[in-house]
Amino acid sequence: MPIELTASQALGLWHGVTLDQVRHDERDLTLRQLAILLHIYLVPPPHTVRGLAAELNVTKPVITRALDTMGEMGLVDRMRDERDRRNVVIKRTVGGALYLEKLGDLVREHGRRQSP
Amino acid sequence: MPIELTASQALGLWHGVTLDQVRHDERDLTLRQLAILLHIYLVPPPHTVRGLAAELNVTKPVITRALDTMGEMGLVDRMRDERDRRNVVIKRTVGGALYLEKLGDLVREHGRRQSP
DNA sequence: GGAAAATGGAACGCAGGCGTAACGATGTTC
DNA sequence: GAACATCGTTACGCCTGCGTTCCATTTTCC
Repeated sequence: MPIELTASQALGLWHGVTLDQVRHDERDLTLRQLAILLHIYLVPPPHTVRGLAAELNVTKPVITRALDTMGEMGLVDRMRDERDRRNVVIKRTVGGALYLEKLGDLVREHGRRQSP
Repeated sequence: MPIELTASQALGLWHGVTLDQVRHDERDLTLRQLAILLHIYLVPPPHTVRGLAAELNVTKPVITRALDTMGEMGLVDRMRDERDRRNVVIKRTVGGALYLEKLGDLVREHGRRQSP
């Protein structure tokens, strides 16, 4: 069932979540980094650097650097593909799942606060 | 009436909108810049640099620079407060309203695409 | 009127993301 | 097996946002 939002609800939702994110903001992900993270966790694997770059319409180094940064944060992991060793498969981590779980909760919480 | 979202819907919504934003990405606002913009347009005026800084839990120069950047983009305007000339009042613009209108549409569109 | 406080902005050096262009490693083709 | 293609990464110079600190202007308070 689709979610019907008024214009005011849509922006109010975005406002609330963004505000919370900025206020507490431990990790401070770029919009691109967040998009990559969400893509990795919500779209069925496998994910490769080239695939993500094409999917998000960005250059390859953008993906590499985002994986570097988020890898250090423990949000994501990388492994060489043993079947074609040119490829790198991007792996999910417990930390990443937790991060997105919190984000999801934040969205739901602010959704509940909206009035029509 | 509150909006009830499942965890999957919440993240799916965020994913879709973020992805669209990254893919087309004309202006490429920082998360902080977006939070400031939304705050200016959704919370009743007047807005001052100091007030916004306190509200978002960031330092003053962050607000000043964000207003510089978004001012050049035509999303926001600044005027000296004539009653207390130390203050600067932040003004909305047609460009900013249009930008947020599009963002709202994007959110609503992706909301409609979610399944429970 | 003069000291103190408040406001927004500028200056500084720093950190990190950006796109382009290369590179090494691996796989494919003939 | 030699040439070519593909993949992820690195190197480079650039740009922009960051926090701290300081400053000029304006207001408030005795």
